[in-house]
Amino acid sequence: MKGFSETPAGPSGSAPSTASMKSNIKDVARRAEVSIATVSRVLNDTCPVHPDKRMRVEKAIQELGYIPNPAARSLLKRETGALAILLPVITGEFFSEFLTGLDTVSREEKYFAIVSASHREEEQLRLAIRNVCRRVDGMLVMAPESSTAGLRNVIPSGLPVVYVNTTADDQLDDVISFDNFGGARKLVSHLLELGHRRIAIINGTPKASDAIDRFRGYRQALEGHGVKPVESLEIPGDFTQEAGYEGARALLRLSDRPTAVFCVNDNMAVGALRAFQERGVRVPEDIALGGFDDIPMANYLTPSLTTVRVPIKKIGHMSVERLIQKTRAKEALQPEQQVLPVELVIRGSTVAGR
Amino acid sequence: MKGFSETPAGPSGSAPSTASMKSNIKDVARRAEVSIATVSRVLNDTCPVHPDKRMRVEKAIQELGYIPNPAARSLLKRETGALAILLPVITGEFFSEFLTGLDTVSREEKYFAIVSASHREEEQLRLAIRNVCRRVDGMLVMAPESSTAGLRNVIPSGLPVVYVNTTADDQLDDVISFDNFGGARKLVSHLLELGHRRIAIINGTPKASDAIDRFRGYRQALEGHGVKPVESLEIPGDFTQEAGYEGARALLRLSDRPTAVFCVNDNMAVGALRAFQERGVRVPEDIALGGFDDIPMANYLTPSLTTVRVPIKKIGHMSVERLIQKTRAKEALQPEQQVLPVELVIRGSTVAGR
DNA sequence: CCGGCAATTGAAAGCCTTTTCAATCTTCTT
DNA sequence: AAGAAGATTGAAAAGGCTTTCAATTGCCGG
Repeated sequence: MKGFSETPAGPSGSAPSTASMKSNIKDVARRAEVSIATVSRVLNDTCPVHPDKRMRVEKAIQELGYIPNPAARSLLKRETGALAILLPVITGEFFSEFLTGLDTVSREEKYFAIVSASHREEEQLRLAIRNVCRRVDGMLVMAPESSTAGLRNVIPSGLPVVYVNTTADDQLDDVISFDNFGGARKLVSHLLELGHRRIAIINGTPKASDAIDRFRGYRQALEGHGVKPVESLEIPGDFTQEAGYEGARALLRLSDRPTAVFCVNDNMAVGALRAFQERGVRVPEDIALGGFDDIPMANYLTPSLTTVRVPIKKIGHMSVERLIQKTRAKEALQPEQQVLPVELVIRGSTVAGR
Repeated sequence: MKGFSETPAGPSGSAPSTASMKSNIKDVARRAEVSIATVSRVLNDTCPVHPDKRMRVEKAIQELGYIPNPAARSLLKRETGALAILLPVITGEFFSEFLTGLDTVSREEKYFAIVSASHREEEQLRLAIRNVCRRVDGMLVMAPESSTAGLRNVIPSGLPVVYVNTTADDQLDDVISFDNFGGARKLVSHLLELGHRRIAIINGTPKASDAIDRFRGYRQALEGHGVKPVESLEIPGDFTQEAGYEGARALLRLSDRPTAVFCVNDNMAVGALRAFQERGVRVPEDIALGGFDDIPMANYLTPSLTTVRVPIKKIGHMSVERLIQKTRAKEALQPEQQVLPVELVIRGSTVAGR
């Protein structure tokens, strides 16, 4: 009825066949025959607007396919509606689960997530922070190889940050992590209680605090049972399946093989398991195997993997939630440090028949 | 020399102990005793600037911890430096690998990635597009349940888009996908060649084009070997492990069990495998099992999973690369549709001892 | 010693919104 | 019926940056 012709011209046209991207608030105002202020008011529902004009404005918006320019809006309001998610790595189920937890919440709360990974090196992370900090209202930083105090001077003052799995030197930041030390101790104690005495460890990257804490847990469990640590059983690694594979092969070459191996994360345990299976080493009969994280795959391996369950999806969830809370708060919140408990999950890789 | 009063205090300052976030180009100009235009020129290296002034400006930037406001910049330049990545789901290794491929490239090319998932429903996707389109210079859309033409009216004209795994009704868009039909046909043919005749399928969500194509491939393979499809062997699913698990259990309840099952993705095969193992059904002796995607886990299952390898990381890689190319191009590029080949990977879940 | 060119520079005009601020129009009170 | 409170409205400033545009400076050949 209204008329036939396209978006731009034509008597008061219908909905645009293609969103036009080009129209701005002025175009809308002109078309609705009101001032831009009124359009803005309709858009943001800030003041009462005469129903008549409101309708005209809404119609014009519709017809032009107008979408406000977020850049202009942020410039004025000093907020971007986005959050940065800075991760050391993005590959693998651990991070996938973490992101899953994140995404749900941020979507619900109407924030966009700028996700960026490959920040293992602190220098890279600093760069990423610099590059992204002005684009977001808050940052979620997972930096197991850095410390909160060390990063402090790159964080613009006043920008809300929540750290995940990052070393906290003091009480000045929000940090959410989980009990790496205790989890490792539990797992290694479990191995010890099964009678294992030669227990190897395949470690994470040297500077990663989670790896360090898990290593400490390993050492302490040994000590607690009066077992001397043996350096040749402490294999370096880097959290990847390949490292687990290589580490396991190195262990198999030892004249005096371990009877159990603790991989500092599940990913490496997967690699180790493959190495064992390739060599015909039975798990758990010949060598028991433990991991850390309880990624979904752990339960599907054969044998299924004894590991330490980390509520990683929940951590993703909690950390954005906290971040958004900080972001929306009028004034700075008291920082909180949380260490979530972890749970030993005993499966077939340490106890046959589970 | 200059004076004392500035932001962080302290005699003409060293690097700020904390980035200040507040300073703008005017502050820098004032401190360097030049005009803001000059500061801008130093920042962007657009015109020659006297070395003296350049140094003063750099010093001021340093001292103030100044970082340009991207909102102001985008407002003017009409570009945001960000790309949107819209996915149906973010959970699982398939997407994790895809994102891994993405992330590397976008980082290298200095683009930020706004990642958003949970857009299975087309309505949700449309909303997401509307919300994000003005914030980015291009969009990567993976929408197996939508078609490019159907989405066209939400995409602002001129905004570069690359679709992944999305139905292309015509040749007007850039679409990258892979050979779902052929892959499924190959896999099912493989089963047929092994002598299987009762081959079940656990399907994906009904509207998902990838699931539909794989189903077609399944049907055609059967036909090609003169096998009549049996409806009771066609189980609905939704790509999740749970669906695979339930689907497999349903199949086991059948009086006339299939001798092989094709799960439309690996994730469901993982669930199916668990169901089989719980029931003491041997794979592949009692039932052979095939998947699709070749997620990393597939190779670690026991038995390892026969599946169709999709170069998903590479697709992530390629698709952003193409997107960035489109984004940087002065004028619209000729749209390209690519269908990448897939590869049958035969493992132990169909052939014992592999 | 002068016109002219190149190198530098700053003022000012936008980019697109939101948000005072003040003005206009209604409606209600007394 | 007059004054006041309240509802609507538009003009204009502001937000931080890039980019003309024109002006200034320093230098050349002549």
